Parts: sequence; C-alpha cells; structure tokens
Amino acid sequence: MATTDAVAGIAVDRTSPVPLYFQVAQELQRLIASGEIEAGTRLDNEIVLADQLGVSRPTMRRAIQYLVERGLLVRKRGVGTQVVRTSVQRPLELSSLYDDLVLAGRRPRTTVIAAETGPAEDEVATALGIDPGAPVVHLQRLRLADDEPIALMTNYLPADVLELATADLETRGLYELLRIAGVHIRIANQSIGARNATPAEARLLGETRGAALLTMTRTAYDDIGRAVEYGTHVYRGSRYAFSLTLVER
Amino acid sequence: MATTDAVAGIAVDRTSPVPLYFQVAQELQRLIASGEIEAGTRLDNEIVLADQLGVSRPTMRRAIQYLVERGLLVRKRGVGTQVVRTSVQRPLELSSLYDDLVLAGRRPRTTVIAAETGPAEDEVATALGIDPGAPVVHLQRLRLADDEPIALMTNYLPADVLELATADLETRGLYELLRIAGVHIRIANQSIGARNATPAEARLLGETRGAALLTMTRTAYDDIGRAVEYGTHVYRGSRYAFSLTLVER
DNA sequence: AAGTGGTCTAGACCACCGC
DNA sequence: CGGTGGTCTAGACCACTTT
Repeated sequence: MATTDAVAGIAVDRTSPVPLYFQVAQELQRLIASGEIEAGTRLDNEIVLADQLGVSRPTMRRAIQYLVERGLLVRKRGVGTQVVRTSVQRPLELSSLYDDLVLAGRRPRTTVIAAETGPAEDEVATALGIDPGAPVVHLQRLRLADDEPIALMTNYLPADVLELATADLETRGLYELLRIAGVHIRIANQSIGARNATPAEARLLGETRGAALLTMTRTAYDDIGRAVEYGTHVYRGSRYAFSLTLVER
Repeated sequence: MATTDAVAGIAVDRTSPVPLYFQVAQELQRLIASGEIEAGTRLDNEIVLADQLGVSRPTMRRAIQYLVERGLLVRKRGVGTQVVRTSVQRPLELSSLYDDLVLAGRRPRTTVIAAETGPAEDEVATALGIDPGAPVVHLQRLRLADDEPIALMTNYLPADVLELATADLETRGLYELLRIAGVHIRIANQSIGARNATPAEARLLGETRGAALLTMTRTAYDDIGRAVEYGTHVYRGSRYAFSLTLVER
C-alpha cells in the first residue's frame, strides 16, 4: 500500500491548455491544503507517482519541484519527499500592497496626492537607469484599508512607460494598470528598513510623532530587462508587516 | 555573427562532479558580472547556445532558468533572452545576518546574553509545532559589526535539535552551528515589521528612546520538514536593512 | 544492497511574438 | 511566416542515504 493513496486520485486533462506539470502541482497543493495529505507525510517516489498519474518522470519532477520552491514540500536525496510541517503558508513573492490587501479580505482604497510629469532628479534617474532630466511620472498616493491609513507610496516611472489617469489610480493598483498597459514586471530589487516618521508622514498616516515606520524601496524591471518603476513606500509599523517564505535552492 | 560571442568561449568539464548546468550557469554569471556580456544584451537562442557549449538543450535551458530565477536574465517567448539592465545584484535568499555581514566585509561579533534550556511557552510551542512545556533552548544574543551594536536576537530551538556551547555561539553564527550539527535549513517563514524600541532595547542597542527598529520573526524548517528554529530579532533601523531580489515565476 | 532523488540526453510538438 | 521559448517524453546513468 502506498503511503499516500490520495495522490492516485489525481486526474490530468490532456486537452487543457494548462501545462501538465502545473495541473499536477495544483492538485497536489489542493490535497495538501485540504489536509487529505497530512503535514509530515512522506510521498511515494517520483516514478511511482508518475505512473499513477500517467505522466513522465520529468513532468512529475517538475510538479514536485514547483511545490518545493514554494515551500510546501521538502526533499532529500536517498530519503524521499515530505510535506512540510507548517500550518499556514503565505509564499508571496512579487506582489503589490493592493493585491495583498485584497487577498487578506480587506477593503483597500487609494487617495492620489500627486500625479504629474516632470524631469527626473539624479536619485530617480540613477535608479531607473535613464538620463537626469528625462521626463518621469511622479506619483504620491495614500493607501487605506477599511478607511484606515496604511501606507504612503511614492513612485516614479519613465514617462514613456505609462499614461496615467488619476481616476484609474484610485480604483486600481499601479501594478494592475501596468499589466493592462502590457508591461509585465518580472524582477524587483527591494530594500526593507525602518525609521521614525516625520511630522508630515505622521499626520498623513494618522500616527503619533516619531512612530516607527516600515520602509520599502524598490526598483522593478519588466520582461525585457527595462527599469519601469522606482518607488519609496512607508508603512505604519503598527498596522502592516511583510510576510514571506524563503526557500534554499 | 552571434550577438554574444563571449558565450562560445565557455568550456565545460565533464569529468567534474559539478553538474553541467551549474558550470554553464556560473560561467554565464561570470561573463555578465565581468561585463563581457553587457547589460541589455540579447543572447543567442537556446539551441545555438547548447550547440556552442556542447550540451543538450534541456541542460542549457536549466542553466538559463537558474539565472532567470536569480534575476540576472529575463526571457520572453517569441522574443528571446536578455541580460537585465541592473548594475548590482544582491539576490540573498535564505541567509543569516552573520553571513550577510561577512559578505559585506564587516567584522561581526556576538555577545551571548542568555543561553539556557527550559520549558516552551505557548507562543514558542505553537511556532515550533511542539507540546507546551517541552524542553527548548532559549538564546539571546547581541550582534555587533565593527564593535557597533546592530541587532538583538532571540531564538528558541527544540532541545533535541542542538547542544549549545556559549563559546561556539560567540565565534560562529547559529545557522553555521546547525549546519555543522547536520541540520540543513531549507525553508523559512518570515514576517518583517517595524516598531519603536523599548527602553531596554534602546539601551542594549545604543539607540535613543523610541528609535525605530526593524523586526523579523522567523520559523525555519529543515530538509525533512521539521521546525528547528523560532526567532524574534530586532535590528537598528538606522544601521540595517534587508535587501532582496524578487522574481516572478 | 536497495531505494531514493539528481543529472543528462535527443528529439518532438506546441504557443507566442514580430515582421 | 520564421524564430523564439515552453512543454513533454522515454530512457539512461549517477550519487546519496539507509538497512
């Protein structure tokens, strides 16, 4: 008898445009999330699993690898593949605060404080890899969740990347607007730190003077390696934290 | 003529125990880091590259994928593979503060404030997935770099994971000691936030009262899915920040 | 010695992009 | 349309872990 008969019940759809390895990975993830495969369980080996699901070993490996990279499974040569003994997984990777809040079931709202085009200052030009003085869109927005201020966000984008309408910015996240404009962000270099709030920040965020803020500075690149966004955001330390899952590769 | 002749100069060693895909990836990375392949350059397609290096296409793909995951390359179907237009990459993944400081050329030092075994309190037991009251090692350490305080670190480990000697803790990082003990950390769930320093923290860290601190709470799992460490660390916001590279997968 | 995951191959077909 | 990366296969051999 197999250690995990639940896996044998997975069926793949070869007529679907969804890749086989992804179908398998998602079904496995569902079985793990639902508890049908318990935390700590050891899976059958790759060859048995591949046979049970009717896919090749490389495809099965790829599905497993996908979940290993997301921290749901761990594997050790000569030993086997096991489900990690974690209750909740929040393997966020590249996401925006807007998306995060929606996922958390909060009601996000955005107030646009500034949205204008002007010449890039040196710091911005350096971060974006463009010439100083080149036109950039400068944004400043206040993000609220359930009408409570959460973050103050300052962004700069090369003017040729995106045309911005204030109305759009109040109803959609910046990343969503970029996606709609055909800009696909693939890589971001981030730096996360902490500092005390300035009086102006404290006022906008509804914090006391000198409150601890979480700061995040980011430069994002699209799928042709072009810098498309530079942002400096500050979050209320009392109301927000970054959660992430790191995996050794 | 190829767009990047430098790649053709890569030679692989088939007698080496280092995997072929890794040899190729490292050589590519070196060529990019040294500037022999400039930022923004488009590489030849996979099949040409594979032929030039004398490896199969899957192996070549794997090498490229490795660098894509690390944010050095971006690829787009129907278009090609390009070098990202970033100057410096610091794609830290799963690492310890000790390792970070060594890499940055700083001189780290550790003072052990507490190292004792006792029963797990509820918060700790929950995080580690063990029974409340089970024996855990409790550590509190002050990390300094060039004799300047940087962080105050509190850790809990199940008592059966590691025997601890205070002397070891002052000369080696916790993760290094775990590695030596045969514990291989694979996954960590982290939460990063900010808050104001308590008077005791301010005193230990040499900060003013209410200074902004960067907080990191982490639970780490080894390669058989077992929780092996729970830690709550606070860093001086004025002296430390997390840098990371995120890649959409 | 037996069982596991890790690597590598040669080839096929498909989906997407830009001309 | 031609060129690119994305997926999938069947099989081989190897390295590591445990018994």
